[in-house]
Formats: sequence, C-alpha cells, structure tokens
Amino acid sequence: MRIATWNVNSVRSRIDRVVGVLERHDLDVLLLQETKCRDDQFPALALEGSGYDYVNHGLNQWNGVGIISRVGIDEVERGFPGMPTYGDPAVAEARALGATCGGVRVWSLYIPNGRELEHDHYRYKLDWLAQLRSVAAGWLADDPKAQIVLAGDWNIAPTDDDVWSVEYYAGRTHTSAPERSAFNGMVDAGFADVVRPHTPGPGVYTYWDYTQLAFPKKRGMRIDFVLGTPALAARVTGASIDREERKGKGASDHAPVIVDLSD
DNA sequence: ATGGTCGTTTTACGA
Repeated sequence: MRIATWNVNSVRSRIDRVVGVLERHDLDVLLLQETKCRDDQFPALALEGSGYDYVNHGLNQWNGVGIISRVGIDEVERGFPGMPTYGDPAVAEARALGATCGGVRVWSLYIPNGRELEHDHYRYKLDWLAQLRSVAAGWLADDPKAQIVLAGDWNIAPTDDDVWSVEYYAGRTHTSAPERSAFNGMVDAGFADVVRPHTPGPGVYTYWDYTQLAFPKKRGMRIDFVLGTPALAARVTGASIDREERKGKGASDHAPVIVDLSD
C-alpha cells in the first residue's frame, strides 16, 4: 500500500495536479491539507470513474482537509475529541480528518500556523498539538498494535537541519523550542517520523515559500510529516518527497510526501 | 532547467 500526504493549497485550483500525483505515484491513499473549499465545492467530477473515493472536511475558504482513497474510506471523523477552537466566536476549524483506509487509521492534519510567537494563534497551535498528543496517546494505549498514521502539514521544523537558515527563523514560528517540544512529544507518545530514515537531511525540504525565488534558491523547510505507530512503522519499506511537483506553473508551495507499506 | 507570490468569499488577509 502506498500513502501520501500533501498540502495542496486549494484543491479546486490544482485538481489536475492532484490527479497527476495519484497516477504518477500509483497512490492508494492521498491525504490533503488546505483544500480551501466546503464539501459541496470539492471537484468530485475529476475523480469520477477513477476508482478513487474521497471525503472532504471544509467549512469555508480557509483550511480544509481531505482524503482520497481507492482502498475504502470508513469511520470518518471530523476533528478529534477536545480539539481546541479559535476565534471570536470560537470555532472548531477544519484541520483534522480521520478515516480507516485499507485497514490503516489515517489522519489528515493541518496544524495551526501560529503566525507570530506573541500571537494568540501561537498559543492555539501549542494547545492544539498538546490535545492531539493526549488523544493519540490514548488511541495507542487502547490498542498497542494499532496501525495509525498522523500525517500532514505540521508547521514545525523539528531540527536545525530542517530549515534553509537557522538565523532566518530565529524569533519566528516553526523553529521555537515549545513547537519542537510539541513535535517531539508526539514522537515520545509512540508516533515515529517514518519518512526521515529514507530521506536524510540536511537540506531536504517539503515546503518552499512562493516569494523571493525560494525554490530555485533551495530556501525551504521540512514541515510536512508522516508519523506512525510502531505497528505502522514496522510496515514502512520506503519513503520519498516529490520535489518535482513543486516545479512549474501552478505548483503548490508544498511537495507531496510518499510512504510505502508492505502488505 | 526550477525563475523575483499565491489563493480566496480578492482591493484584505492568511500563508
């Protein structure tokens, strides 16, 4: 089985690239972030007759998470228990979508950006990650053999090797100690980064800003991750980051991250 | 080649 995660940055504007990624990598499951559409706006026509089913969780033009699968989409969950809210009035944003696909419990996650270290959104980000850790640790405690994937745009660069410039990100979000602790907390809870062993850094990124020629200048960050429980990690035979997908007109600012699982 | 932002409910905001 082959699973990928991709912050697509609008599924409507990039549906042709989505279909291309599904075909080129022969994917069984694709987890999408920033679909940026309500469920009724999802470009379903493009998947008709393809053998793929989909589910989207989107409330408006912001955020939005989706799952495309040809191995089933069962037991769909929108958000996770106790997921923190944001704004006034407080809203449970469309940032987490769970489903069982081909026997694996997958979660498409779009972790809050944080914006600035002193911003309310940063506190929201840390609270969101703390609650995710608590809930996910509970799932694993309930079933130590569970095959669970927590994948998506984590908006955290866990190590200095994961950013093009440590100096540039000093004092900004994505590399702060509390954010890195939150990410490491997921790992400590039993969810390993299953991609890094197959794509060692430094200089291996999944995101490049649209501005300032960041991509050709190799100024990126590794912020998109696939984390897996021990039983899931034991099935991983390979992984890759599709840097080619970042090239050309109409690219997302993120690259797909792909994981191969043994049968 | 990979080329000086992009996407949205667009002239503001989030990333």
